[in-house]
Amino acid sequence: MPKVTIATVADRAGVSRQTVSNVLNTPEVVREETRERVREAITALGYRVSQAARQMRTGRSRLIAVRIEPARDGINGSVLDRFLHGLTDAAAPAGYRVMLYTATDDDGEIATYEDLLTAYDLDAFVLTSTHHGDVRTSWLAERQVPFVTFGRPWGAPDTHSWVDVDNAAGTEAATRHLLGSGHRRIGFLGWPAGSGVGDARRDGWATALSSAGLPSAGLDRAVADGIDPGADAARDLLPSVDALVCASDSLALGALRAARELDHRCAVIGFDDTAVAQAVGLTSVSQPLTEAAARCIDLLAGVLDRSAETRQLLLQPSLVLRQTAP
Amino acid sequence: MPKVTIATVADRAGVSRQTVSNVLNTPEVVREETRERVREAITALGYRVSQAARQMRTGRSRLIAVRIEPARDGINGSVLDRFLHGLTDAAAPAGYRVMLYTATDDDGEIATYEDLLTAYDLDAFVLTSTHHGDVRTSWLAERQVPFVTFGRPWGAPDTHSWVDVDNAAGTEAATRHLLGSGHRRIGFLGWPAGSGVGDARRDGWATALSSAGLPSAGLDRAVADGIDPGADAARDLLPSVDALVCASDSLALGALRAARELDHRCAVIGFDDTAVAQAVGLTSVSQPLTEAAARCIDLLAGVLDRSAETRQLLLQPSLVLRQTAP
DNA sequence: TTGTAAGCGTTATCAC
DNA sequence: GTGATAACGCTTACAA
Repeated sequence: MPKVTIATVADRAGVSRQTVSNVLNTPEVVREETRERVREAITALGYRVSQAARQMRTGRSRLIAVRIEPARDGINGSVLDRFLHGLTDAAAPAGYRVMLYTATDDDGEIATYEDLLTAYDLDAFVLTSTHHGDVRTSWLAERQVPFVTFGRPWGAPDTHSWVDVDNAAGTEAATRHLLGSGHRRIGFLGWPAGSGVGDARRDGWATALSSAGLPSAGLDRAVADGIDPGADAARDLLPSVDALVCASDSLALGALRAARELDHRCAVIGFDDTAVAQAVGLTSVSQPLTEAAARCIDLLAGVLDRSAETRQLLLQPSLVLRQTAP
Repeated sequence: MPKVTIATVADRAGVSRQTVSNVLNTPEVVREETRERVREAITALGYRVSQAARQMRTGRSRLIAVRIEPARDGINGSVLDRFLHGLTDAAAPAGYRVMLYTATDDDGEIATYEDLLTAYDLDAFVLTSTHHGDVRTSWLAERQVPFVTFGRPWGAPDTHSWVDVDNAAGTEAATRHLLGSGHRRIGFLGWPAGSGVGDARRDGWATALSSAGLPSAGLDRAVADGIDPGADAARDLLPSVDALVCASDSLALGALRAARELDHRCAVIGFDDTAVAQAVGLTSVSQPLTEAAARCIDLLAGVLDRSAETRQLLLQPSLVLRQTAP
């Protein structure tokens, strides 16, 4: 079949090419009757605008880029997967498509920005895994490239739009749940201080304990993420606790293993509600990833229109109850 | 900074725009000395071709589309994630970028093809989750849209390029491993007949048994994928077996649970080497996903150049040994 | 309200 | 081997 362009549509509707373009971009400027005629021609011919041609004129590609990370320890990798799906889903109705890229570190990622921006005219970026001293955000901000982050700007000023999950609220809810079940000696397994996410998760636990009038001192351990480190730390902690809140499902899994080995009854709650949690019946804090992705697109739309100012959104996680802490 | 186009480069190198274009696209036609001069100008100015402009002329976007599926039961979802990462990684050096889309069924996916093809001029598609009576491949083939599938064309003729993992070889290796460990009553937990992948996995198990002179009749069960169905089927099968090969990690997980409940010692091997397998120490058959992704890009490059004919690649999975079948 | 004309950056064709 | 010219499909002044 021959290519359908704006000219084909114009012919069929008996108007000029310009009028068709107006119907597409500024419909309010075209008389209703003409507009309808053009719209009919568009659907009848199955016309679709050529992004390339439009992009040449406008400099906008209607493309959003996201980095796809390697499935790290494998357990938490699925978090990004769900986020990506949500992002792609939410972007489509807004007229945007999602493009992937990979990078091994922040500098490599910035090099990719340059290519993506100059060669493909990317409209915006969605950054994940924000961290302290993140050079990516400042690079993008300096060049006035639109972006939002999933994860707040740890330590840096709130000058851009971001969406994040209230990590502290998640562990706080988990701890309260354990308190409600009668547990009084509740420990925490987390990561070394310094990672914003990890610190927030620890804070939530400490807050819940202190508002229940219970001490938290000495009841937490900081280790690298992973099942084995989790098991080691749990073994150390188990004699003094009867419940554990963990900063990740990996750590929680380690805790479960240690508890089984020591034959010590201990409630355990993980974080991220990954497939593993579902598989082994681990109670876990679940992040609203689809919602987060949709909000990222919302904020991005605001940034791209320059209509809205920068905004920050903190979403609430929920507790998914399973056997390890029913 | 002002926009750098081939005109800027041409000025700087003291040649015409066309010569710059020649250096980019058909370097062998340009005299070495001129070529070098142009190349220097390109790097000095940090010039990059505008994909949009190139695309307008050539009709090719250097974009490849892949569908991102929702994390189904959550356990096997990470398979696609790893594949996607590999695909993005392999596409970049070949000069291609990966675009995502979602779809709820085959028809919806075809509607998306239309949009992606006409609006974005997509160069090719990578299809995953091929199945019997797949309408997507015929739709694309009819319109001569380049594509490769990760998964062979079940039931359909081999008219396009595809990459697949030898599922039968995976379960056969798993079964042989169990035979080598002295097991003689080896059962199989799989899906109802009809899914190509599922049937192949069952075949591998049956083949290994029969070539060891052992009967397989009555030692398999077909259920829906999932932990609970797996546990139910395993409970039924356990009295007659001391080892189980499973079509998925989910089923294997169910089998493990059933074995524990019945306090029946039973070796278990899963399929896909998902995060869960790693977490619970489940021996599992691992698909070479990164390799598969890279081969998909290779084949696609051939299809896009029209240089190579269609080819089919069957990759070998490997067995990852863990506690459940050491 | 509608039409005309120019130009976005590239590559293909064809002279030189 | 190199350079001029046209064309890809669209949008944005500006003119009618």
